[in-house]
Amino acid sequence: MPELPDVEVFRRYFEATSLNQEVGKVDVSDQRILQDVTPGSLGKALNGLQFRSTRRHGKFMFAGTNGEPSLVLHFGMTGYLSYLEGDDEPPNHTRVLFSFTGGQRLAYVCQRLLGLVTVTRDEDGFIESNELGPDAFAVDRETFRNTLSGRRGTAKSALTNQTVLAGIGNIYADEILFQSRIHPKTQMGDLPDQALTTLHEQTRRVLQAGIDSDVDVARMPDWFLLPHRREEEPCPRCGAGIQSLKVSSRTAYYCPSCQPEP
DNA sequence: AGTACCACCTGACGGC
DNA sequence: TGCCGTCAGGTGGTAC
Repeated sequence: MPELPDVEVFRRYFEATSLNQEVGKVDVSDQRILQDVTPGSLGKALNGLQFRSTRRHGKFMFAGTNGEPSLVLHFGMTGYLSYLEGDDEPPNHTRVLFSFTGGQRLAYVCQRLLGLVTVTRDEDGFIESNELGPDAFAVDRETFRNTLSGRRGTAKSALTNQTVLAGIGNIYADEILFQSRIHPKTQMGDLPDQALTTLHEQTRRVLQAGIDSDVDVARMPDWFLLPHRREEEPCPRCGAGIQSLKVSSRTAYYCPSCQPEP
């Protein structure tokens, strides 16, 4: 379930493994993962180049090169990266394999094919044309308040809407609402002004904690709801039974005691 | 503008 | 054992 913290961890992984090596070959084993490129044009665009920098916006990752195009990665629900050395076998469901001339390889793996791989010559333009809102982790308090205030739907649907804020998915939206003590069905417009500040603070705190734990459930802080996303599991704050309900046709987990109905 | 629902996609799981 | 429906959830399209 790659959301912002997951993608940030992938970005750091890419940064730590795959910069400054010449791309020698790009193998696409399932072209349904490609968007607006063919296996041939992807290879042609990247061949002979080196990745030089990385950037994340919401759930998208960019890898800039020493040439014109940047690689664009989205991980859907099941995507991840795996850097291979020596005889390492690419994992199952490797969809794109970048081979560097030194022999190392980077596998883009995506079991359910809900992610995408492409290239762009204009990262900002790519973000704009995908109508992504400000990055949920980088956004400052004023911008956060301005983009969320005056919205009409539920708090949860606002948080998960990528055109409002980029990066928050189903699971982290639940976490942020839990930490903010806001019921997922609360109408955005019913929130007092102070609650937007709280939401911003908790968004930063939760995303930071997710990144710091390396998105490893076992390493998440004990105040996190995320490891307890199950009906009747005790709330980490008050011990009450966690409940679930459908909000905009997604399952929302929440604590009925900490997050009272609006 | 917001919501509801479907489709994409694969694999795990429970029921029979 | 195996078949089937359901669910997981990010995104995009469409209808309301």
